[in-house]
Amino acid sequence: MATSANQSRIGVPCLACPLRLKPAFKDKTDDEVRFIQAMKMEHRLLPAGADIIQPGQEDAALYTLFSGWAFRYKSLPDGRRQILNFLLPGDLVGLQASLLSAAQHGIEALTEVELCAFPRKRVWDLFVRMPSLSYEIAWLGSREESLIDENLTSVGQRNAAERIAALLISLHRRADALGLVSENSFRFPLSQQQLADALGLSLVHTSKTWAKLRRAGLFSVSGGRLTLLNPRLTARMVSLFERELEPRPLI
Amino acid sequence: MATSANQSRIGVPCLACPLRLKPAFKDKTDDEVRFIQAMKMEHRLLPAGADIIQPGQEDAALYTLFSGWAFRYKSLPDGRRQILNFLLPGDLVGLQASLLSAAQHGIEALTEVELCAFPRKRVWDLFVRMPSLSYEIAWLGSREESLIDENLTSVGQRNAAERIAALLISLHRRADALGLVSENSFRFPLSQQQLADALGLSLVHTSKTWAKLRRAGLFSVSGGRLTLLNPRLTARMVSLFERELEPRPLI
DNA sequence: CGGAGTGTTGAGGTAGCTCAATGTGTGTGG
DNA sequence: CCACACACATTGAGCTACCTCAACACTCCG
Repeated sequence: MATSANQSRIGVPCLACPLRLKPAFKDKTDDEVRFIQAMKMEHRLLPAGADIIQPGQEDAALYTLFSGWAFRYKSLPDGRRQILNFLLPGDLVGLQASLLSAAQHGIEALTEVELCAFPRKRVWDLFVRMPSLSYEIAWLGSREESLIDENLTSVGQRNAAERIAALLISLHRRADALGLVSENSFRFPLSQQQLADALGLSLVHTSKTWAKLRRAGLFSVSGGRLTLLNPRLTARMVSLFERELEPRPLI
Repeated sequence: MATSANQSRIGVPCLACPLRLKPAFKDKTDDEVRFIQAMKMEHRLLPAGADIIQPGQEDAALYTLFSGWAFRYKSLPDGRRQILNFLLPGDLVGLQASLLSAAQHGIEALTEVELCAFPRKRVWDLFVRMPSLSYEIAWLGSREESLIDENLTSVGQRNAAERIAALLISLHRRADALGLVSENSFRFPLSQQQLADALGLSLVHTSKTWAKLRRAGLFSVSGGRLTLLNPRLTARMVSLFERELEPRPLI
């Protein structure tokens, strides 16, 4: 769970970053990309379950998630844990931790992950020298907050089935924007316990509700992949107003 | 509820801003304050219940809350509503809304409020010309996210009594940092319905749990003010690890 | 083969829900 | 001055969504 098996290696140069080509991301000028590349400290590879940022850590770096999934969480002293949000490729990892003096949360790799690491100290530098990038960092921070707002609303107002549906829809749309969905099917690496911690439900009730929705034909799971059998219906369950997924910055 | 009774008037010049003198806020250079003052569009006075930002609004300005309380919320189509967080003097209002293309939430005045309004279009300007301020805006965004993380953890993991205690402690500490607390007593303008919407509980259960904690001697209410009778005990109920409240930027 | 991690299911308890009645303070119009 | 409406708080009664405890199955791995 806590092993920090960081295996440094040379990553792809940012100018040739395959992530950057996806339509989910806004274009950057060559200047901006060169700045990002110069700022990049290392390319880290971590196994599933590794701690990316520890709660209370004071020297956390800033990362961009290059591949894999991760999640932010907060624990109470008695062991209860809330998963705050999930991180998918292209998301900033540890912005809050790198701006505030100490991390108020933990971040853990959900699958094997690749991270582009930027030294904490150079974030200030970026704000001074690259206003366009600093604006986009603030934008990405606001976008993350917006996702957490959605989760809080789910946990505070929706029942178990609605919460599951809302989470699936949200993950489906985010994965889709990254081109990770084919025929409504995408990799789904969450354990039931992690699901429960994200939904604010007990493990048992999560499992039962999950099974019920599966039997009701909402989705199917096989080989670590999840298929939404009727995305429209699922979306209607949580009465989403469909928000545009506009291209976002990639730092 | 929705009347926009904005009565423009000359506010205090930012250089002489009384809020800025409080120890809760970091010092700024004269240059920075002058920039903020030049950017300030107007000083708005709104009555309790007024909409500051409407859900979906696309041209929301950025504000600093000068006096009074407000809250951010998100509504579901069937009327359920989640209060995401409360805003106290010195907090940025509408950062998310002014960065993203449309507000994903609403913001409502809880009491009469005074707002320092900054035009949305000049936020970009600020990032270009004032790196120190843009860094601090990002910092304040992260701080707000951290508060929402705490609320999400509360709603997802704590029972009704713990949620109330956590909310009271959090508000008490924030009000205290602003010098708004005397003898553990501070203004408390929330209705039970608003309390319920913030806690993710029904109105009835909120009222019953509230009464139980009051009878148990945790706090008392009179004249719109709330007194924490045993802050230590209350804090222990939610097992907070006491975080420093370091001075924060005031834009 | 044994143990650990994960998922499923049943049984029974309770925290929190809905419905409904009542009280209380405040503003408004006659 | 009273009558009335309205918003807000309180309390009781009964229901259920979700909880905990517990047993069992499956897979992976040493």
